[in-house]
Amino acid sequence: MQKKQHKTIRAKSVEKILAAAQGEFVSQGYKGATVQSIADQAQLPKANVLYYFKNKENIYHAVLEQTLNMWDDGIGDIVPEDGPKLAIEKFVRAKITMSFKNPQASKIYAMEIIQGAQHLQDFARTYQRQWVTEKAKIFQHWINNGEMQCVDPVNLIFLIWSTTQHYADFDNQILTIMGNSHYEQNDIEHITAFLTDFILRGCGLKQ
Amino acid sequence: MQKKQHKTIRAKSVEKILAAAQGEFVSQGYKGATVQSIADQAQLPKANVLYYFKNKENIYHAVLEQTLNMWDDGIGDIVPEDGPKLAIEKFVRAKITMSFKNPQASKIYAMEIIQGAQHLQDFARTYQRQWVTEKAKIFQHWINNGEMQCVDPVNLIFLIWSTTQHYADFDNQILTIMGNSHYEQNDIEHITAFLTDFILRGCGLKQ
DNA sequence: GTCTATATGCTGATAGAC
DNA sequence: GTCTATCAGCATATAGAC
Repeated sequence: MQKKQHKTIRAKSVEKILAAAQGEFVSQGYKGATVQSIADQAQLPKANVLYYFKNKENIYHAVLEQTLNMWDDGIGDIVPEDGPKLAIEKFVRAKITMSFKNPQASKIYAMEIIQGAQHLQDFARTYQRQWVTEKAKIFQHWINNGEMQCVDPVNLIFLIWSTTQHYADFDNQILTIMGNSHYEQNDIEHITAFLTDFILRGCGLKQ
Repeated sequence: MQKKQHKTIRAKSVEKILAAAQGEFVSQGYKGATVQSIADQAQLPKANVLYYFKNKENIYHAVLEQTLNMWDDGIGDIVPEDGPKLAIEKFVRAKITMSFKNPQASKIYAMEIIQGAQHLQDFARTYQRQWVTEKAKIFQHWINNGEMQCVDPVNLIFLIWSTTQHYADFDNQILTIMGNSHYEQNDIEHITAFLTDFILRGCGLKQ
């Protein structure tokens, strides 16, 4: 009974800390982020934060792990049975949804890669490499069958990643240019339609 | 005579410091970068670095300014006379060239935007907004004339930015997936061909 | 212009009372 | 589990000799 209550306190605190840490690491960078600031935003004493995570690096690792899990869950799947058109539509939509749902996670991941993936485990890289290889094979199969235009599958995957993530990672720039303070549901649908349309046409799957 | 020599010493030192600082700010972030490390990489005593720039923030501002100037020079131009096909080809090629020539600059800029453009002056944002508005008008004109597919011009510009910069900013990820340690001339040409091809087809300007 | 030595302030982390 | 007080280390920046 008592043990269970302690667990929920812990779970709640951990959740608050991770949410605060995500924002802090994005805006200040790893070194610039302070435990004090994370604690303030989580509305907990600094000592409690260090009680739960022991040190700053552990907090960052937890944030990163959370981000990778989200990437994994939200990535959508590309399966041969769908055929190229449906598969690409699903994939683009899944990536966009993920980007707009949690732009912070996308940013954390982007900064980690840009800075040289110093905190990323080898298995994360290996996993991604295998994922791309596997999905590229499916695209190649569709190309060989004449179901879609002959475009390099690996670069196609990169193009979908870059275009969809861009709206999360560079939201500041994009919103400034669009003259808005935040994305409306309207914007999201318009962007989804634009990207789906453009990419399908690029793959020779439309008009 | 003496004054001129002092100038060249200064110019050389400043150049070395900025080159070193660019790498340091990318890999360590603004806060994580240390003046000592910048000095070491520039092969100058720390005190000299602070003699030339007074403080760390000034170094960062100089790096940022250098980056913005490069962006401005290398951005290529989109002019009505070229017509959509040539204009897009030129623009994509210019952006890719810039990305592969100085990926560090692209990364610095990307991190600055991702983190909320805290160090960026207002004029930089205004300038970009005007640039996009102006170029979007040219695209719109071509669309109205039936010279290209009806695609949203602003999002088209975002798509070209994101896809071309991606190879510089995420080079770590991409090279890991491709199984290389660095880009070969071959890779660059292949990527250029892929992107030009795909984007032209997306705009209804090919096949 | 160059370089050494140092002051100052901040941050991560811990000790220990409650 | 919670929280206060504090230590140790590091980085910026400056002072001042050469």
